[in-house]
Amino acid sequence: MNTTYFAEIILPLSLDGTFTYHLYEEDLQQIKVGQRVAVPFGTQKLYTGVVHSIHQNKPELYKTKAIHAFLDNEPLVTQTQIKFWEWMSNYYMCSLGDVFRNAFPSALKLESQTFVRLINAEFSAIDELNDYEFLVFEALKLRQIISVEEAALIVDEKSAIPTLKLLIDKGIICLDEKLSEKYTPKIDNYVKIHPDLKGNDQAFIAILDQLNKAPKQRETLLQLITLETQLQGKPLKVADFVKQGATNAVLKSLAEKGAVEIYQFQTSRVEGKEEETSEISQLTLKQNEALTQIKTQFVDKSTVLLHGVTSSGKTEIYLKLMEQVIAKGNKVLYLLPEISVTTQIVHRIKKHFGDKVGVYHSKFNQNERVELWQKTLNGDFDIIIGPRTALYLPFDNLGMIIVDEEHESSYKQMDVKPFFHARDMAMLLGGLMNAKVLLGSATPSAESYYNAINQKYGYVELNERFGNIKLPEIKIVDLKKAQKEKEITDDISHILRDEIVEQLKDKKQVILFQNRRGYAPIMECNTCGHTPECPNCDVSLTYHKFSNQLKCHYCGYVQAKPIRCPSCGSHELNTKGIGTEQIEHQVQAIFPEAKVRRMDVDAMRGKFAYEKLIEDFENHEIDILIGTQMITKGFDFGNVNFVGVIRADSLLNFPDFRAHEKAFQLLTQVSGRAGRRQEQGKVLIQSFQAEHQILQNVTTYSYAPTMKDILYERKEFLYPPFTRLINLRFKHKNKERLDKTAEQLVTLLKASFESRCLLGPEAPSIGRINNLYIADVMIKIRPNQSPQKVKDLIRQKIEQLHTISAFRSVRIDIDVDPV
DNA sequence: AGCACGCCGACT
DNA sequence: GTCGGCGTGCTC
Repeated sequence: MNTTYFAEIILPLSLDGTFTYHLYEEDLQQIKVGQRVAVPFGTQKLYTGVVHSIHQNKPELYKTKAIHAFLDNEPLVTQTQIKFWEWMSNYYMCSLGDVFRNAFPSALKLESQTFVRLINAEFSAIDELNDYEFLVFEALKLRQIISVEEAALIVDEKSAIPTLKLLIDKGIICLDEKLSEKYTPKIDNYVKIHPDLKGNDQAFIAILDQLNKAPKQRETLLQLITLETQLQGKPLKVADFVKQGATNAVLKSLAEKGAVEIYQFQTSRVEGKEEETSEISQLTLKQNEALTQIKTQFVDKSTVLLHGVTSSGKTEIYLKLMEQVIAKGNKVLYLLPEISVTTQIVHRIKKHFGDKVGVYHSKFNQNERVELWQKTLNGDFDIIIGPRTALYLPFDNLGMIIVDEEHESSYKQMDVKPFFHARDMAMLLGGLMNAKVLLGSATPSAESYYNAINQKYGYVELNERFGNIKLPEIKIVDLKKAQKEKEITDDISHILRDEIVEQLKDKKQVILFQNRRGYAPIMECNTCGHTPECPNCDVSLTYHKFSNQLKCHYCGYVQAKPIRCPSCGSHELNTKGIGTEQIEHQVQAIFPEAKVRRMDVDAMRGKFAYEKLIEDFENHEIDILIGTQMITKGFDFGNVNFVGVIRADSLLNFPDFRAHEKAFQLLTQVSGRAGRRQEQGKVLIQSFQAEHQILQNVTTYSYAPTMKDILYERKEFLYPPFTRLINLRFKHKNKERLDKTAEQLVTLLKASFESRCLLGPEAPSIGRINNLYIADVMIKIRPNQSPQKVKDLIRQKIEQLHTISAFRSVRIDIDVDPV
């Protein structure tokens, strides 16, 4: 075989670089960069890869294999994406394969262990199938489900993937997936006076006469008329009417007589409230000014930071900008923090731009992801809305990327490689595609703010709330004082309690914020002080009252709550600290009549839990909502005038250089949930450190002074934005080997860094997770050093470390720009 | 990341 | 006597 052409293929492996396969002459006809291919790898495996490049440099060190099959006629990945992936793998110090695996929908990656399922057993046009397809089809009729691997035994290895692909295209089989969850929209019964009677006095009197012998029905009908007048056209739920004295039986009779109409109404989260129109509402003077400034700044800056107080109407500005970008024939990517993607904002945008809007979110199943990928590739969408992973879609012609709530730490991917920050990658992608990037936040991150005031980004402020509503009045409740004066029940001070009473009296809904889920963080034995810990991780177990269990929030370990102390046998086990679950119980005890609900990861399991909660809240089926951080993201309701923070202390005492920044942002964002539509809202923050500077700054909305302090400290202690950080996280099940390895790498790196720029190795606050010990080494890159050179150096030193086999088994995760 | 190969302990 | 633990090395 004398082939002269070769292809570099990207494979979903955690190995550096691409892999070379040789091409046959006939391959050259169809191969295209960005196309999917099936290639053999190792002794057994078949992988789906993507063509990276084509060349004629024959590798000398190893023998190349041939490509088994081309899976597409046209590329599924654009050249820009490949460039983007390469950038990411270089910047975040992971393999190209890591990026590929994370970026590419797994449904498009047919692999040996993938299963396919027969979906059209009735398929009868047998003669349209080739021999291989027929064989697999027959096998599936017997078995229903087979793996790609098994298919390879039925046909031959090389033909398995192409055959399955053809069958998928014909709609005969599909990739096996658990039945996709179905969301059943909430349907409520509503009642109204029958339309025929409206404005028809004669008919109405006739009905009333008819009801003379049925006083109950007559009474109910008259009551309904009164209620309808009061409600001014708002629909009335049967359930609500029954609460006010009507009965279902009576209503049923009335409906049969044609006096009232009972109708179903899908309480939709899609169709918003009456004030929403399909036109983008006229911008206020301030908004218009901001819009003009943004456009001016974009002339010579590629990134602009829009700093607008909560509820200042940033969304309207986004909408206008989107409209203008689209008018020029470009596309818009709108990034949001994870949870917000499902909320009202999406519906608002859809209202204006209809089906030209694509929504991506992480709870989508694989088929939905593939569909979105393909539609994006076709250019079907003008706007894509999604969380950080939406950056991976195959865009073309992107004109603008909006990163809303830019300060949100959920933009940083922490669980799988690459550990990228969506805000930073948005700017990179923007650069590759010549798109402008708009960062929006009410509380910009220190990094972005610093770049803005130093003219690296444009900076536009919007410091007036929409409709000129005043910012909520924020007050601190001193818990020390409250405890001394016994003005507190459990964790709810009487000031807070009284405020909630007032709000409920006014039929307002209340949001309470507690930064911790679970019932109580830890259990402690009163006799010996023992605290139950996770057997796999170095953390105390969290008590969950609902399930009466102790849980580890890190590895998921669960055990029943012990009756006696496992250490001394005492029965006096007590709980220490507070979580959302406990607050829920306390609040319910104080307000037995109120409808109390909880919003945290435990309560938000399931695909539509969040939507359901929003619906219930909107329909006033919740009086008091207790939530973690989640409630700060895109939770925008008119009927909330008051927000309470149960305990700010845990936020202030985080052992992290970002603690103050995060605390300020979170408290400001939480406060922003109050009084968004009409009147000025109120906020009460309970804390044992009432005098704390950050709390004081929150009450006065002193963003700039807070940032000044924070930036001063960052500069003093060499933290971003004055340095760039790289964290090396070592993991191993043997602590000694772990420590030795980490020490050794530090020794190798020492010569290249000042001592205050090379920290560790140090055990993080949780020193063991899932039976792996952890050690961190932090590197600070000063502005006079080239980050690229530092990264090369780290890579080289790790390679050097790995020449000694004892060090090789210690896993090293590199986190660039950790948060 | 997978996977094969190879070398040591506890089981039919 | 084997099964299977995971340490080590290789994959275009």
